[in-house]
Amino acid sequence: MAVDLNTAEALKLWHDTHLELVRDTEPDLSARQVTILLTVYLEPPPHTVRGLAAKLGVTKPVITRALDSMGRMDLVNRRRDPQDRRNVLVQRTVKGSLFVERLADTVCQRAADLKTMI
Amino acid sequence: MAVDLNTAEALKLWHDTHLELVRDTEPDLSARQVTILLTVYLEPPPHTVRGLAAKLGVTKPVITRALDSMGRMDLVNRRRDPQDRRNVLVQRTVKGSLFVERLADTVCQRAADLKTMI
DNA sequence: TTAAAATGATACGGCTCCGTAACGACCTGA
DNA sequence: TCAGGTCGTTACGGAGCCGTATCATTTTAA
Repeated sequence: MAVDLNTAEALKLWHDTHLELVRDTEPDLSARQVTILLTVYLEPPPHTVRGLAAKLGVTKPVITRALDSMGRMDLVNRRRDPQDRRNVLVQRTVKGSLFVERLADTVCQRAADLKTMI
Repeated sequence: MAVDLNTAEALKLWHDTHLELVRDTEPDLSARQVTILLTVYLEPPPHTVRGLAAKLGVTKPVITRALDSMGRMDLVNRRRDPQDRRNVLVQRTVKGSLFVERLADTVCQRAADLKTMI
């Protein structure tokens, strides 16, 4: 487990992974959507609209709309917080887990391919 | 120079870098725009609209529009091919080089930070 | 010379997202 | 109880991108 990217490798990894995502995924998520999705799947709950907005440095409607669209894709779920019904808790889904898993595979594979660079 | 990402590291790198891009860049580029930009800056010229469209698996208007918007940001330039005036050659710019350099720094830094994961 | 092919740009209607401002629902504390 | 604060959502006009179809320009080949 070693991570030591030089400039050329970092750019090639970024390029190659993006290329594969553009070619394969339908449709591609925006940078904001990716950030929200991975935050929900990587960091411990609870995840609220307000918390995500603060973390990303964007306004609340941005989060609401991103959750709308990713909810339509079944990548995340929303649920009222029973403790404080003002809050909305963002939850993971099976489809979202698979999507994140596939993304990880793509990044890992492209990183591994860097080894074969001449 | 070693690249060996496991699943958790790959996702954290993808998340952390996207988070920094979302917070810092104004505005963020789409996945297609990133792919086009890095293709132009990483692979040897010439770069044509048709060639980029084929590489990304998208239609030509997608490339034209992406070059329009990135041209407005001074990240790339367009120039007619004097050899075959049907072609348009996509060229690099100073501002684009700086942008790509900064992106590489971000990815490298986030990758280096993975080492400090517990 | 001229018909056909190739290239990139444009037109069009539709969809998504943007930021600001307002809104309803809910909670808290005096 | 109820005024004020906190939540997330919605409304609005504007901007950008989408895919398909078409266009003008240029090259190629018969």
